[in-house]
Amino acid sequence: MPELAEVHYYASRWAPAVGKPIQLVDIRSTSRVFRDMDARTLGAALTGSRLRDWQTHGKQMLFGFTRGHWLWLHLGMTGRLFIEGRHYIPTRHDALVIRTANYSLVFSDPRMFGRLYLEQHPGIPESWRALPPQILDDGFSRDSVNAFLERRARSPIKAVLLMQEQFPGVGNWMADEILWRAGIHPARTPGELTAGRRRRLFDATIEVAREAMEVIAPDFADPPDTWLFNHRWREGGLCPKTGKPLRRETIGGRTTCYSPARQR
DNA sequence: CCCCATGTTCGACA
DNA sequence: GTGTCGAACATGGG
Repeated sequence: MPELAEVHYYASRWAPAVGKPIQLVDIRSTSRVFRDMDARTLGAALTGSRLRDWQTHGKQMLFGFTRGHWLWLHLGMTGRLFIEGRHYIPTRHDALVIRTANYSLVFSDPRMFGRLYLEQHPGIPESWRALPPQILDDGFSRDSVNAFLERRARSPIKAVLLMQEQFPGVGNWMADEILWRAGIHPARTPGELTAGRRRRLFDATIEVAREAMEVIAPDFADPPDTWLFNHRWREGGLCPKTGKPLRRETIGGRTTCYSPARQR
């Protein structure tokens, strides 16, 4: 489910508990989301400490706690975070519930493709600092994108946009939205793109990321019908720009929706 | 019953 | 070594 803006939305669900002492941690240790860690360490690490701050990087989330603990979380395909009252009773797919006096912070993930782990480090973990520049940061430059496109010159551009090491936070719907706005057919390869088209791709990437953050991140609002987003899954969907039929096919291993009339 | 799913990783293969 | 592709992970929804 979650891409850049949705991830930010979910991370922000826990924000009301910042500064509140953690009283109890409930863990469903059989959940596969704990495959990278020993789930039993969570309770001892977090009980008695407080959530200090949180941030996201693409699809990754980092929650900082007092006493130097960092909870690193990835939502996978179906993970989500939400907040409930103190008496919330966990349901089947809730892997983790962190309790404060007034809140229950929940990480739930039915398909269990998500993952989390705990780090102890005085400052932000090195591996977090080593993540590539985010799309909306200054470090995300035309030069870095062009260099990456050069290296991936023969892969379908759809697959290239999904590569997190260069486009952190871009997922299936964002990649389709970017290519649709840039007028580029998803099966084209970077090697085929002129400098002008690569520039349009770069601009569309930043534009989609910025608008997604503005529209979706604050309260999970639906994007307007002028985006491809609301038309992409409907059978017989029409391109909001041309009014012509959209097409769906598997490109780069993923179901891809595009407008043949305007994407070449 | 069948097929599909907003993600990532791993192994096979060129 | 490099790069690409499909399967696998586990569950639910249409």
